[in-house]
Amino acid sequence: MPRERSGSRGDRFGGFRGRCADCVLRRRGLCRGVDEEDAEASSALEAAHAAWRVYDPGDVIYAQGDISTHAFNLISGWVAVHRDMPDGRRQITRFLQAGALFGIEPAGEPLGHAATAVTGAVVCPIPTLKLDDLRRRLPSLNERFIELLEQDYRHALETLTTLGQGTAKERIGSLLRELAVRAAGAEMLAAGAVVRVPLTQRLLAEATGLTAIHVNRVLRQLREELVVELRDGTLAVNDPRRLDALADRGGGRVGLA
Amino acid sequence: MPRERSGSRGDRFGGFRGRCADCVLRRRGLCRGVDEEDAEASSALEAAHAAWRVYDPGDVIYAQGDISTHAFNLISGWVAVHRDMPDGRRQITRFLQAGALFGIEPAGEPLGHAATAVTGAVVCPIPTLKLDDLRRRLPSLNERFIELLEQDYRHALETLTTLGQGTAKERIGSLLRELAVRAAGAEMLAAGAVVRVPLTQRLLAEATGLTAIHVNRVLRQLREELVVELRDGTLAVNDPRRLDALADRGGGRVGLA
DNA sequence: CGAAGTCTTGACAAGACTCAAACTGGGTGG
DNA sequence: CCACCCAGTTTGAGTCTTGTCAAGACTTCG
Repeated sequence: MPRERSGSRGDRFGGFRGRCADCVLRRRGLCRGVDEEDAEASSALEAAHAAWRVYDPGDVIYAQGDISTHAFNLISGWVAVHRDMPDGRRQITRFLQAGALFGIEPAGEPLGHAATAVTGAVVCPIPTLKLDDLRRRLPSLNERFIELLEQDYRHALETLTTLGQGTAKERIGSLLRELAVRAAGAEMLAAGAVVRVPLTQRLLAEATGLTAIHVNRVLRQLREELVVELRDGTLAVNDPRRLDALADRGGGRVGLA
Repeated sequence: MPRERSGSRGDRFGGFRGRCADCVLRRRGLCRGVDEEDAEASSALEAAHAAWRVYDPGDVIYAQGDISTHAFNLISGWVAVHRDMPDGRRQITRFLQAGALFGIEPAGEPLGHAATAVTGAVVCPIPTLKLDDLRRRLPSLNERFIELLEQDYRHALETLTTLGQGTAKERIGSLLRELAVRAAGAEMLAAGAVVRVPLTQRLLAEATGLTAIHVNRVLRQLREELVVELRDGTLAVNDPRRLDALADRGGGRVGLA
């Protein structure tokens, strides 16, 4: 169950109460890059942000089939986006971290996916209808919105390719590399890095389309080969080069070499 | 190699030359639902459509890593959207048919995917920069653009789930059902249908993440079980119910039964 | 006619899943 | 303090799905 906290921790952000000042003032998530060409609309954007919602690990933020009423900026914590099948199988399509915008689908439609808090998480909801209205009045917000959609789409195609073509080792390698890059940056990673990855092997399995048992075996193999080591929610990248090789999905031009 | 045909078949559409009148006048693809609240912008939309390009089977429409310069409305024929890996593996993410808009990524960025004609195909290119400009001037075009992006994203998540969680039979069943529904409509399909599916087993394999040999085995099984029969580019759906069961990915609410 | 691509089948190998069991660490209640 | 339970992790043995290799039939096209 989410708890609303209009400003219970809001003091950190200057004492705004009843609004999520964080993603607006600091231009996080959806609001990043949104300029102020229209002061009236811009303050309407700020006003559209509703009170925070705080979730515990395992809490459902929205379920598949719910009618879309809000989009969400993720303020802190990890969230899993997933699709559930009638027989209980589940595919996690992405792990989100602070700054992500999620829950975007046409207003009034039943959602084709769900979102669940993996760790404790704080999100800032924005009513879909207000968001659509603001997009039409704030061109820079509209562009930012489209940019995020395009990024989501591209990420989905990359993940899809890894699931379709990759071996178990490649799937896990790709996922771990993505998480490490997001946490440490590509440059830091190249020198090796230790990052926090608060995911159980079960979650890794649901994200890679494998069983938790097989994930365990592959992780052991990667550990024995001194590529990466995942223990107690901490990922240590011992051999970035070989991790890159595992995760190589051919981002750029390919096949003409 | 594409051949430009400004109007070589254009007579069918009233003799417009040098422009793709079809998707504009008939409101196909991107242009569907775009109203005429702004006559000047609307005619600019029409003018932005460039000459058709005509492709033969196997022609590359754009390659992975190309810089995005155009988006495309698909006028006729089948097109495969795919991602290529450095070692030659390839994942087809979607088969497109008439009315699809494709090639959408941020202008000036290297594309993260490729598009190849599966059959002979006719496409109508729209320069990305003009499209972006028009989006800002034609609100209804902007909404249509976002709607198409959201549909693409949702489709990618569904495919991703099928690849991650489905057995070989379910993957192939899902794909064939999707193609049958698109060609015949869900109602027609419920009564059984025979539709054109001009795909080789190799292409089905690249779309489902299986080998062509295994696709062959599964198709034989589906034929022997009288579910579907695929021969000579024609798909006959003998048992729509069982095909539905194979393809059930749980679009709506799930898990609370 | 030969060449190339597709479809089909069989035999075998490898990868991934299932089942079963033991081990770990952290909580909970007696 | 200890016994117990729980979720997560680890390992082994066996099975099933899928991939690999090899070969033949068929069609199309030059």
